[in-house]
This record gives sequence, C-alpha cells and structure tokens, in this order.
Amino acid sequence: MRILRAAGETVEVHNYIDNTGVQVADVVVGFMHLENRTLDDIRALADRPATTRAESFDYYCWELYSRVGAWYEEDKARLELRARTLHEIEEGGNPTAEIGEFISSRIVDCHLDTMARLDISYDLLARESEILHLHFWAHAFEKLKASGAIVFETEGRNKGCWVMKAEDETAQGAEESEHDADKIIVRSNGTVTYTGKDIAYHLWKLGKLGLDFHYRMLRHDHHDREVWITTGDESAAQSNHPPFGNGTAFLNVIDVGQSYPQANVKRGVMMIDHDERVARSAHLAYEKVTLTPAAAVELGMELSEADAQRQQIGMSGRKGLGVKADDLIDRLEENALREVQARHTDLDIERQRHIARQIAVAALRFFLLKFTRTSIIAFDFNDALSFDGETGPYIQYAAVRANNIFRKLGRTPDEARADFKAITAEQCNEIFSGEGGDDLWSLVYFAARLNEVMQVSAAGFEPTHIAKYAFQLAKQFNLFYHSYHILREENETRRQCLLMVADLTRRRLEKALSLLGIETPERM
RNA sequence: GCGCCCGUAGCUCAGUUGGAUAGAGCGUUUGGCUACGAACCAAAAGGUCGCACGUUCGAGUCGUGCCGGGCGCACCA
Repeated sequence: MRILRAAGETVEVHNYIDNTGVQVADVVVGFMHLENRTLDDIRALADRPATTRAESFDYYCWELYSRVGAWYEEDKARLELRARTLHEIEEGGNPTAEIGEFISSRIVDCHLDTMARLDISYDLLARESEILHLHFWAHAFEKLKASGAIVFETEGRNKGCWVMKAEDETAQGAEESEHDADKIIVRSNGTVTYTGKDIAYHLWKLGKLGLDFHYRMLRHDHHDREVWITTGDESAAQSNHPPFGNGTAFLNVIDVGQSYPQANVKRGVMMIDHDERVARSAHLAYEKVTLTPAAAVELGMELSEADAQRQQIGMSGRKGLGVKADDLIDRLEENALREVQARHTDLDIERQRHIARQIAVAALRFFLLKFTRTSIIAFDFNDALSFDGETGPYIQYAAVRANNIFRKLGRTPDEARADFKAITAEQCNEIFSGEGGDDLWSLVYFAARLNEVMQVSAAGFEPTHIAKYAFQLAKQFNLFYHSYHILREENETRRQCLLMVADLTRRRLEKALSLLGIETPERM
C-alpha cells in the first residue's frame, strides 16, 4: 500500500471480516456447548482486566478454538452442532447470532490493536454479514443469470445447481474425470457458495453492483485516522463517510492456497464486467509462514520422527500451533529495550521504550519483507529475533549514524546544505574526481536509484525489492562511514561534500524505510 | 490424473527485460574501537545454480522431459 501510493496510485485498504464463517461458529460452539456460557458470561470474560497476554480475550478464543477442534475429533457427530450454529449466525436475529456478533466484534478490536503495534491500519472493514443481509448476492445473481455466466443444470452430477461452466469444456472430454471443472455457485438447496458471495463483493468493489453498504465509524487508529466498518443497521449508519469502493481495479492479498477460488471469482466478475481494469486486477498471492522443526519444538509441540525430518511444519490454528504476533512483538520489544538501555542510560524510560518499539517493528517487518511473496517463509526464532546483519535494525542504524553526524556537527542537514551552496562547481568537481571520488560517486549513484527501484517494486507488487535495496544502501553507507571520517576531515570543501553525500544517503534510507513501514529512531 | 509454486554456498535467501570472474545474511576462522557509538567494518574458507536435452554468439534466467519437496483441484469458507 505504501509503495503503491508512493508510485502515484490511489489505494483503499480494506480488510474482509468473515464474521459468519466456521471459525466464528466454532468459537461460539466452544463458549455455548463446552463452557455453557451465556452472552453475559462472555461479555464479562472479555471485559475483565487482563494482566497477562494469556488472559486477554483473543488469546482465550485462540485456545478455545483449538479445544473445539479436538472436541470435534473425539466425536464427528458433534460437527452437526457447527452446521447448526453456522446456520443460526447466517440467519441472524437469535441468541446464537448475538453471541457470534459479540465475539467477532471483540476479536476485530483485538486484531486492530495488534496490527497497530506493527503500524498497520485499514480504511474500511467490510463484513460478510452485510454482504448477506444487504442482498448483495441477490443482485449479483440476477446479473450473472442475465449475462449467461451461470447456468442451471437439469441433469448430471450437478443437477439442481447453478454452475459456472469450465472454460475449456470440450477439452475436458472425459465425463468420468474424478474432479469436476465446473464451479457450483448456487447449491441444489438454493444456498449460495463462498465463490458466489465473493463475486458479489467484487462487483461492489468495482462499483458494478448497484448497491452499497451502510457505514459507521468504528474508531480512530494509532495515527488518529478514521477506521470505518460496514453495518447492516441503517439507523446506525453515518452518512459523512469517505467514498468507498468504485475502484478501477482490485488486488486481493490472500495466500496462494486460495488461488483456485480466486481464479473463479475473477472469472465470474469478468463475465459481467469485461474490462481491462478488471483484467488488471489480480489475486496477489503470497506464501505462508511455516515453522522450522526447531521453532515448533520451542512452541511446545511434540515432534513425530517424520515431522523432525521435514523442512517445515505448517502452523495450524485448529491445532493451536502457531506464533502469536503479540508474543513475538513482546519478545522483540524486550530484547530491543535491553539493548537501548545498555547504550542510552541518559534517555528517560518512555523514550527508551519508544525506540525499542520502533526497533522491534523494524525487525519484524523487515523479516517478513526480505522474502519474495512466493517463497515459503520458514520461521526460525533466532532469525526473526535478530538485530544483526540483513535486518531492519541494521538499516535503521545506518540512518541513525548519518543523523548522528549532523547532531555532533551541531548543524541540521538543511543548514549544512546551505553551506554547501557556497561551494563552486569546480571545487566540487575536484573533490569528486580526486582521491576516493569513485567511492563517493558510487554511493551517490546508488542512493539515486531509489525511485527506479520503487517503480519496479510497485509494478511487480514485490516489496522485497525495496527491502533488499534499503539493505544494500545501508551497507554501502556503513562502508563510506568507516572509510571517511567526516568530522575529522580538515579540508573544509571536502568535508562539506562528504556531508552532502551523507545527507543524500540519509534521506534515501529514511524514505526507503518509510516505504517499508519502518521509522527511523532518534538514537540507537 | 490435472493445475500452481519451489529446488542457487553448511543454513536462510536475492538474482530486474537472457550478458562479462553467480551475490547477500547467518554460521565458521582471523583482524579492527582514545567512539561522526562495534546493533559496525575488513579479510578468508565455502557453489557441477536438482538432472538431461534443446533454442541462442551467450542460459541461474527461455522451451521440453525427468527427479525431489510444498500446495490446490467441495453442493467448506
């Protein structure tokens, strides 16, 4: 989002809230049938003051969710309870749905708090419940039927369903093939599948549905910007909302496992809105983070022999196996704070904490961004917790060093720039063609490439290009920093040239970091 | 069976549209702080780019076929 905006695009950040799905249903089942709790009980639990992470509502639900998973395993017949609960939540207007609504809202709050720690925020939270209740599907259904995108099957395996036919029907040939290429959109019992709902949602994104959500302001984020959420309750709606939807293209950031359903969604939308801007839209697939066997052991998992041999082990919420973002950030902040306190005893605790938070965010964000989207990230605690080498803090450190030069000099970069203006082109040329001139040119040239790298990164939807570039620039700056001691330079002209090189690099470093969502601390 | 992704140094990964002796980080070995703070720098060791053909003046990169690993292919979301 930051990179696309910097490249001149207008971007709206939405987060799809699947508040009527199986995960919510399972937690509801856990509260209602494993723990026999009422809505008031759950409310009390959510409202109790939490002194440890384990007592927080989201941690409680995470743990409960895996318990429900195990409970289903004991007796598959219990899955009937999930189906019923899911149905009641979709229906709305009953106690089960009320509990579901409460839980999902609270979890969204927790999620936003966690994301805020990483400087992540959203413009709009679009809820699945509204897509159902505001009849998005009914409108999309008519359009799909009218366009011939879906047809009603009167015979065969899919009898009684509305299906989207496979593109290469003839090439398919074999009737008895194990897998059917046709995609069912409406089931024989008349209910709509996920793909159908998602097609409706995407038609809305492009302003092609002829319907809109109601909106209300949910909260201000950590930068005091408004975060809006959809609502099906017209009386709660606020009309002073920013414009949402009506996009010219959409980018769905979902893991690569969703490639097949996403391809179907795009196909469905294309049949109604055959437009180059839709063609430009894409499923921006990324690979998941998995655990190294060592990390899995550290999380308390007992490895089978087969697992220990594996390269990676998938995380699973159902099994309760995963790294919780808040835990990881906590550890990063603790480690960073220790380092800061060892180095900067003069700063008060609040400033130390602030710096520690900035470093922790840099470490985690860079750790995730240093990989390409398509490579599976094998999560290792040592790598993720590191502040040395190819890490976010390394780059921050280079930028802070550059700033320290000016701090020690007693002049701001702007003042130094004014001094520099007094130097003639000839004098400058002499420095840059003199001893070490090539080193200076090489750094200046590399620093000047940020914009080009940003374009490549935006065009390929690949933030890692910026990340790799930022690291290389920091590395080159550190070399320069060691090779040329600026404040000790006696030649006044030369010193001012070196200062300008340092300032140029500093600005590019900070810009690159900000594109990655990383701040530059005042001290390190 | 069909489709997608991956295979590059001991480990984790980069490698723009095909272009010169294939690059980082970590780890290992060695050296460097009277400091613009060493969260750093320098040096060394370490690679048949999974295998085999093909296209090309030239292939880690493009094509085909194998081998190995991961993930999809619901009237679930």
